[in-house]
Amino acid sequence: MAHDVFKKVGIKYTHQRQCVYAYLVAQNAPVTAEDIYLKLKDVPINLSTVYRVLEVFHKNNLIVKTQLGTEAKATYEVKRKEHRHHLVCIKCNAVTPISGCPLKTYEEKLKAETAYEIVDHKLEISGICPKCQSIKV
Amino acid sequence: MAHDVFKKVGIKYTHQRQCVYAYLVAQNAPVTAEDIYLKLKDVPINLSTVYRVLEVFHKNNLIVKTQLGTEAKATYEVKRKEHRHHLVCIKCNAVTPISGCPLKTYEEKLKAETAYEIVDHKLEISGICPKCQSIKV
DNA sequence: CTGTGTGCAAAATTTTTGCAGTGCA
DNA sequence: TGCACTGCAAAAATTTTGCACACAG
Repeated sequence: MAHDVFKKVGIKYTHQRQCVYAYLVAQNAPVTAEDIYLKLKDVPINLSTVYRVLEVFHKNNLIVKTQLGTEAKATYEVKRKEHRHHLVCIKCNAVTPISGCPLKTYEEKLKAETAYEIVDHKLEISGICPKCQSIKV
Repeated sequence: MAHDVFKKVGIKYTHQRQCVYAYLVAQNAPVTAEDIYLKLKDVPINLSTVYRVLEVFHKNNLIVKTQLGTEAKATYEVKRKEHRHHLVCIKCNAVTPISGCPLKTYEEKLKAETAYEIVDHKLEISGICPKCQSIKV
């Protein structure tokens, strides 16, 4: 699986890359480089390597890189057939993926209005998750 | 103007805050702390102060803080009556504000689906601006 | 065997903080 | 005058880079 994916874009198949890729595929919310580094402590991998692997994946369009909320850290997520957006809780930072995307038709309209060629978009919605709503302050 | 705004949220009116605020109001695209610091070189203000002023503005809901693209730096923009989104050129990083927002009704739907209380959202669309489309590579 | 990938340590970049002094209300 | 604000310098946090060695193809 990872082997085929790497071969297709022309990058070497190494233990570290395979582990990072497998980890990303297993997640259903974006993760930071540090998350990956910490969760993969069984695997011998350096934090610099995590960053370099992510950079390679990003350049080869295997993953999406974003900044959630106003967090300093960048987050990463594998590209899936249907792209995803996220709902982030402003209290506990929980991340809930949203299926579907409301912007397909909007992009057409924008293209006509601005003469930009639309390539991609990033949507992030913030709110308060059910758990945090029930916590009294 | 700035005086009234500051008074309303209960923060002191200082020369530095007034200058940062005026600068933000004059922009029609998000700017970084460093931009502000550099553009305000006539004004005696320290970069730490810029960050602290922006933090105060942010906490008092006078500005919006975001990360454009995958840039390391955070960007800031004054809140206006109608909130704005942006179109960013992936080639030259030009930023074009978009008027109107396609997500008002979508948020209602999401609220029903996820039980989140929706607070805000961030939308950023990337594309290729007309200028860059005409440049042959 | 060749060149790409990795570890380690050090640097670069952005943002935050401690402390002493300044200035608004 | 009191307390919030600012400047300066140093620290913290995240990400990048140089170099020598290791490993995939």
